Amino acid sequence: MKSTIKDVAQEAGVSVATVSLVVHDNDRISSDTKKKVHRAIKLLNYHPSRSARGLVSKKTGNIGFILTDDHFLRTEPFYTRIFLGTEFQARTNEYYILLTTIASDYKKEDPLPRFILEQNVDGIIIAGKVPCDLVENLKEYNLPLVFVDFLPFKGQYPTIQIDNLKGGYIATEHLINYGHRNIGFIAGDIKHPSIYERFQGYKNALEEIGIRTNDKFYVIDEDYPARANGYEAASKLYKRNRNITAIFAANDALAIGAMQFYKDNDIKIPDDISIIGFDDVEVDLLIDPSLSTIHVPKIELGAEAMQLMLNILKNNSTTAKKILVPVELIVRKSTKKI
Amino acid sequence: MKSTIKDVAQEAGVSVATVSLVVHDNDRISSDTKKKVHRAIKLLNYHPSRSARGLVSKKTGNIGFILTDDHFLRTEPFYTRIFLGTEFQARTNEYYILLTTIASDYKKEDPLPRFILEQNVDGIIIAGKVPCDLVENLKEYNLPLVFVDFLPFKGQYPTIQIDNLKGGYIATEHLINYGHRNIGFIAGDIKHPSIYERFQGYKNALEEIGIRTNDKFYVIDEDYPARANGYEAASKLYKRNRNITAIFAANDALAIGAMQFYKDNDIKIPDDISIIGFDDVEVDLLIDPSLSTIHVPKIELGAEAMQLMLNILKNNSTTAKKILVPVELIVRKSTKKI
DNA sequence: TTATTTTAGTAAAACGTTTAACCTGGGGCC
DNA sequence: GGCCCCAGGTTAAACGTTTTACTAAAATAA
Repeated sequence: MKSTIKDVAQEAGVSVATVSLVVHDNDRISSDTKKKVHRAIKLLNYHPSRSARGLVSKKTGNIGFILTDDHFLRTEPFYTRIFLGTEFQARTNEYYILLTTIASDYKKEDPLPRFILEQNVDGIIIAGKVPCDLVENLKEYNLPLVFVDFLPFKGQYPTIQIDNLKGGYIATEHLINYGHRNIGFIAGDIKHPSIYERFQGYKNALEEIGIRTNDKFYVIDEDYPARANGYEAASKLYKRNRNITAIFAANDALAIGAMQFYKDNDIKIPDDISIIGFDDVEVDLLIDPSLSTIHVPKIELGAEAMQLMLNILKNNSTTAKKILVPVELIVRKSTKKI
Repeated sequence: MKSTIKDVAQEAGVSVATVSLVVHDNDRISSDTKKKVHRAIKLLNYHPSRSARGLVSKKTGNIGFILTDDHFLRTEPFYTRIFLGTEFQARTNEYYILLTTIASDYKKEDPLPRFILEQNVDGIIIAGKVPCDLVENLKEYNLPLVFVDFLPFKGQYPTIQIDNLKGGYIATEHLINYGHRNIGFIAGDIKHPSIYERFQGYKNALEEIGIRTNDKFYVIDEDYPARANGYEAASKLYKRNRNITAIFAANDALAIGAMQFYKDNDIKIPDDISIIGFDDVEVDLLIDPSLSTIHVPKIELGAEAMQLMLNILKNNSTTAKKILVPVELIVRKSTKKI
């Protein structure tokens, strides 16, 4: 059944060392011998044992994937799709992904994920915002780290990020092009770097045409970027400012919540108010009217992260590369010219 | 940094064998010695190496999770949620999940997932319908298998399943209770066992009140359970039969597609036609009107599967247990009394 | 007291690889 | 012919555990 390197060696009439060298395509072995060995490998359906390999080479062939539990449980498949991309890219490169979550209030004294303690990963991909303490604790294991959709404030790390600034800009620009001038902005945690960048993009676009905004135009103190908060934010904004004709929501969930508020208050979308989101999660097409948004290529984001990890692993380089993946304006039915 | 069993042995002044026995809480070791060793373990932050362990014990601490690639890429987070449940349950029991997909047209001669060939898993959880050939090929590795939301036609296997029959029944019953008598049914692949059971539940409920259905009442030859097919199915059904006042769709995606068809043809939901889905995927609340459906506890489904796997692994039992998880009627706005 | 059993622990082999160091038998060069 | 080199391997140690068989000391029985 399960054949070992010894069986192969015997079958091919060579030493186990030779088999190992053949498996790693070492050029010290003649092509004749290689052929012989390969035949034996095929015949016996030999596959090297991960454990044995890992034990001696210190390489596990696993990559850890960490995100906080609230990101993990989010109903919109955002980080899940990133994970999918990572997993796919890993698989085609003969790696496995070990996924785990950590508490979103992870503290210095909390234990690290088990796969780190057990030396069971060759590198770690971190998706979304995670507590600094985690990154701190990770340091002493000096495993290669790659961040996706987040970059810790201190320290230099390779990262794959959404072009949030551009996204915020083109979302706002789209509204401007549609004739809107009183454009509101709603967000959850503005301290989240990605969200802050989207906000900057929004401000940049407006300033470019000479509009200065103030807090009558935005609600950025919602504590969570979910639908209920979008509803609440829209409500607050409505009380503060009745002149707004368009809303840029920092993500789709907020946008959808806001839409619900307008529906409940008989404000027509997009006739009375235009609304644009950010992320392009799977559901945007389903809601009525369908939501204009900024498309984020989530699977690619994950795949890129894994690719970056592979490069680091291969070259042993630790360049703190920052890769920005482009976003795209998707115009649907929730925005309208005035 | 990374301390080994030797370091611990030295620190505690015992042999490595003793440390190993302490780690496994063997009662041949006195509690005094255990204390000493535990102190050393804490002090050195010792965690046994997975690889070394796996090499000798033949246990990897990994569980494989297999699904077909089209299930994996489905936009509704159905199997993803099942995976989440599995992963969570695995983690709290010190296991890792290795996820992989296979082609939905997997053939006998195709290679098995790498983690099987490399002996890198202790058991396998299979989610959703997979080709028989895969199951056949898996046999010779005789790893424990657990199926979720599917059971191969031949062979006896432990499985966690949705109570589809009951679900189909209560969905239909709900429509009957609302006064409907001409109730349609639409489905994708009726050969999928789960779908077939839902269909049976539908028929049972109707027969119980003396209604015999015929193919003027259902479209069950759509090849895929996606929204576009729901649209198409509703269209076909509309052409065949104008008396229908309610539809039971075999899953939510089909239901949503059907709703789109009715909207496009100015048929009001739920005034002109009631519609109920199955699965309760995350988006059901967002669509307008919100979709009545049968709730399937997806995370629990995955967690149960892992739990079953853990029991099998612990007891070395291979009882082909079948666990049915209950479903629940969720009444929202898409169904109405007539 | 001596023989036997029990307790508490240890020594060492084994698991399946990788890899550094070591061989060996020609061929080329002077 | 003697020497060195090189191509093409092989030997054996090492990786960090688990586990079987063994042992020394203590407890018990005769």
